[in-house]
Amino acid sequence: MTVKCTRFIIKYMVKYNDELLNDVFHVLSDPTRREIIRRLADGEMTVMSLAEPFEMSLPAISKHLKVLETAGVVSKRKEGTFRYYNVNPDVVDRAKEWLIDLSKFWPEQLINLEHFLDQNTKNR
Amino acid sequence: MTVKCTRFIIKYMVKYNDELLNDVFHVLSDPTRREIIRRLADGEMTVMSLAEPFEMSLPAISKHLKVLETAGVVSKRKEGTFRYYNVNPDVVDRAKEWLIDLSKFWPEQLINLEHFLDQNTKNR
DNA sequence: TAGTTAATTAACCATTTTGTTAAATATGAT
DNA sequence: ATCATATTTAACAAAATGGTTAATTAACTA
Repeated sequence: MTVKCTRFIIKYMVKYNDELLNDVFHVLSDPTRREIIRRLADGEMTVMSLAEPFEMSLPAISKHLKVLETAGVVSKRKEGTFRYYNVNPDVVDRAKEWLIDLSKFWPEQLINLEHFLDQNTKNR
Repeated sequence: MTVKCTRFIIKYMVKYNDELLNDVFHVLSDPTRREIIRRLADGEMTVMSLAEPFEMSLPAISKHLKVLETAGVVSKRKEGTFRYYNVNPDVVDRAKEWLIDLSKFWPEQLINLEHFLDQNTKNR
C-alpha cells in the first residue's frame, strides 16, 4: 500500500517518538489550541466555526491549526471551499499515556504534599 | 496559617487555572525537562546529579529547573551548598487529569483511525 | 583567611513562537 | 467572466525559548 505523505507521516514515521511528545505537549501548552481540541472532540468543524469564539484573527487560527496538524493532533478534509478539521485522539493520547506511565512511579501523594508545604513555609 | 510565597503560590493562587496548564504542558514539551521529572519520581536529587547524564552546561540545567519550579512542578530544599529538588506530583497530575477528562469525550477510536487513514491516502 | 565546591545570575545570541495586516488562492454562484 | 466566500500564505514585529560562557553567591574546609 502506498501512502501519500502528510506532514505528520513525514515527521514521525522516521524520527524518534520523543519528538511526537515534544510536539503534542507543545500543542497543549496553548489555551487556544486546547480549546480547539476540546471542541473538535464533539465532531469535525470548519476553520470559520472554530475561529468564531476567539478574539484573534483568522490567520492566527489558521496558524494554530497548522501547528496542530503538524503535530498530528488534527487532520482535515476538503469539501468545496471548506476544510473540516478532525481530531486524532490516538495522537493526543500518547501524551496521556506518558503521564499515566509517569504517575505509576509517584511516591505517595501525602508525603509529597508535606514536602511542598515545607518548601512554602520554611525555605526561601 | 501564614504562608511565605514562592513563585508558584504567587502565580497560581490568584490567577486562572488555565495558566497552570499552559505552564505544565510547556514544561512537558521539552525532553530534558521530561527526563528530569522522570528521574525525580525516584526521589530527590541535587542539581549536579540531575545534570550528570545530560550533555548541556550546568546553567542550562539550572534554567530548566527554574522553569520547572515556576510552573510548580518541582520544589527544592537547601542543605549546605546543595539544593535537593523534589517533584510535586499533584501539579503534574493536573495535566494528566485534563487529558483524561478530554478523552472521555473522544468518539470511538476506530472511526477516527479510519478518518486518519482517509486523510493520508486520498487528500493532499 | 583563603580555597573549593555547588548552584545561580548576567549578558549575550540564534531561533522559535504568536500575533498582526495585506495579498493570494481556490471554489462556488450569478 | 465576475464576484463573494473560505482559507492560506507572505511579510513583518515583539516576545519567549534554550543554549552558551563568564562572573557571582553561598557554604563548607583546611
